[in-house]
Amino acid sequence: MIEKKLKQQKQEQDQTEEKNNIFQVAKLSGVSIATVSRVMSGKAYVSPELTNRVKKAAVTLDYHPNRSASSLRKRVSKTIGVIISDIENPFFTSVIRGIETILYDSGYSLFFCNSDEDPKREKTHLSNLRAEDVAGIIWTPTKYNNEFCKNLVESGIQLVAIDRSPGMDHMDSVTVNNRKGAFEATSHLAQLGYQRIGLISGPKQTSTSIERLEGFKEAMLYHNLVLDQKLIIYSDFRQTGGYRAMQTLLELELPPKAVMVSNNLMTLGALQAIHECNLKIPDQIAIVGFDDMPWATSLQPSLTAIAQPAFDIGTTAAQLLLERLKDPTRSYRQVVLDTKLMVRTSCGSKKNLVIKSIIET
Amino acid sequence: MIEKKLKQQKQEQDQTEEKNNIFQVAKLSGVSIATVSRVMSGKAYVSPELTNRVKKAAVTLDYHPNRSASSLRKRVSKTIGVIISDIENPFFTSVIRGIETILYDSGYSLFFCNSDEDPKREKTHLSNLRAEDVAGIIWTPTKYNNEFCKNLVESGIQLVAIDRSPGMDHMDSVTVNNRKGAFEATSHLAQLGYQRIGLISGPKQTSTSIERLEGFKEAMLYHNLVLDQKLIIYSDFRQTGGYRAMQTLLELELPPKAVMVSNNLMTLGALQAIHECNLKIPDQIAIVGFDDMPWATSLQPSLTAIAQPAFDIGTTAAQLLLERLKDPTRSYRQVVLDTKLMVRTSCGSKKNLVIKSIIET
DNA sequence: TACAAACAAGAAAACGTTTTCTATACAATA
DNA sequence: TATTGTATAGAAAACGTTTTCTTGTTTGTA
Repeated sequence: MIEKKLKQQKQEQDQTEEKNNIFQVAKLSGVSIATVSRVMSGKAYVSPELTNRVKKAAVTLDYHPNRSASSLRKRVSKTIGVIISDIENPFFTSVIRGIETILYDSGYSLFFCNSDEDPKREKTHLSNLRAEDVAGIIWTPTKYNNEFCKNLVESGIQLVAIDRSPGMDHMDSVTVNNRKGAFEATSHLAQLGYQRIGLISGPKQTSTSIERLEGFKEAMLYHNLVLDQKLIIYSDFRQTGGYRAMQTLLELELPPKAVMVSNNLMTLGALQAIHECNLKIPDQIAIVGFDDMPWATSLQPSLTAIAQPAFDIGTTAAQLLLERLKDPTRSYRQVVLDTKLMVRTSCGSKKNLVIKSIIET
Repeated sequence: MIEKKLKQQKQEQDQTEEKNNIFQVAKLSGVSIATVSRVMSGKAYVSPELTNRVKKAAVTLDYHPNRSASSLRKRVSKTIGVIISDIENPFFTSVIRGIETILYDSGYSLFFCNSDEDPKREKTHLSNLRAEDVAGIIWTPTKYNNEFCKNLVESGIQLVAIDRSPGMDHMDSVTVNNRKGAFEATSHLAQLGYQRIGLISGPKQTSTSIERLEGFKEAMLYHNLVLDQKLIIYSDFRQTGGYRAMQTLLELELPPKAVMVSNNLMTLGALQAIHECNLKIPDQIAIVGFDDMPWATSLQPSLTAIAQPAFDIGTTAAQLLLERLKDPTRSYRQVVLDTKLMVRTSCGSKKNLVIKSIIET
């Protein structure tokens, strides 16, 4: 008997402290849940009087519509997924900041994933995001993963590829003119009079890496310089990789007089190797990096580098995605942003070099 | 005619590629949806045979349970929110990586927000995350925001504060022993014989900044060094701030012989200012940074710095949160991690300094 | 042999929304 | 007056899960 009473009491308590859902609001304001929903979303005919009552009740109860239920019913959530291949790379960090800025303004939340350049991890993340019912995904493809992302596209999720070309036309993408950037960096060295120019390249499969390599080769050709395969080292876009690559270059019987490094982290490694050999920059070796970084100006000498519009890549990608969500039939766009050569002191000046070459010869 | 056929074909395709939900799997494997659910979650009696059939069907259809539906039914979402004050700071980047690593392993998704050190933005993010029904939140508090986060705690969301003390006991937190770190860094300089030691400090209100300042002062006292208020500059934890602060120090009639910089970005700025004045490190000025960074070893000379276990802060915070989600009644923990002095060459060696001081006097 | 305990699996309810369907009332038009 | 249209709002269905309830079927034990 007492037990029964207790149970009843408990139930009543549950009722009062029950999470404030749409029923509570409906009850308090004396309307149906449909009306509450209509008031909350604000896109249907509801009389001013009821609107008022509902709004008041919602405030009183501190009611916030459950997003899971909403997503489930609407079959789309106000969230977008972002898959970044290396969160510790400042380049991607700026990209994320760009994305976040735009999404924040338009009321979207951001699911963040780090793929660590691992296609398996990437796939898991993509699956999760799909299960999460995200409205769209912005990602850096680790590989030409055609079948899988074709699948995704067909499942109705909008994708925007950033930084790397996904290797398919029917997708929005935001990339950088890597070829042109690499061409400019290499030309800069050539114009300063350097002839034996080395390249620390990224992985052979990654599109950014390939394009930068092409730009390098084109520039060498354009300036009538010898393309010595020994001076091209393929590495992994990571600091230790750049370190080892530079060591390899410096151990050659005829090491390069200048070197272009294909991304920011490898540049750090390369610098480390140069310093360990006690070589003077730019007198003994000139260096130009791909991807400008906050620390570039803090180096001694400051680093000449190709600046990528990382923040803009992020904002552009986010905007592209939002546009597509508004109009899914829109034709696909491949946006290519320009790089900018930031000339500082790590390559020396022409005058410098002329003197140097006189001494050398 | 052909058009009609195409349309029909399309419809058929739609039918086949229809979102694979639990019913599809049930149908294909010839069991009830309950059984499918049981197999997927793996925590109920299902015969090996049916288990097999279901698993096979799930793989065939590439079935992934809908997270919204699951969250709705289970009344708990498998997501946690992360609010970072400055995504472009590599320190926080490592923290995020730590968090992501743990969450990935336990199947949680991560809502990412960037507060940009703006309390208003922070509040908006916190509200959004609550509306999003996240299971918990990991954040870097921008200010002692007591009333609001008290509110949040009461609404049942689990909070873990990182990097900075939130100024309240009833909350899990992961911070770093800033005082000890600053003490060690300063002591390092003192032990090398430096006497006029400057400090580029962070904002006066931030807890990390305050603690590092305290550590600095304690070390000065401990080593019987004069604490000259002119040598303490308060700045903003940003690169340009560090740059200006260092300029201010160098313009003094009696500039410091060594300086400790209270965070990584300001260190970059300080280095820039030093290079612009053509001062030799460490001969003319020694520098020790708070927060070790990838570029520290690439500098010439390499930077001596206090390393913070950024990655560990992330993993610890995530683990703390997961534990609390499992057992919400657990008592609150304040974890304080240790820093580590990474001695490189930017402060010189004792021998060096002795010689230098002989020459100077 | 009887009966409880454990195993197995389907039916159905529940989670909190959004939206379609339906039913009013009332004004405007023919 | 009859009819159409529109504003308003409730009832009910639907979204895709998880879990309780229910019903059998084995297995083990007294």
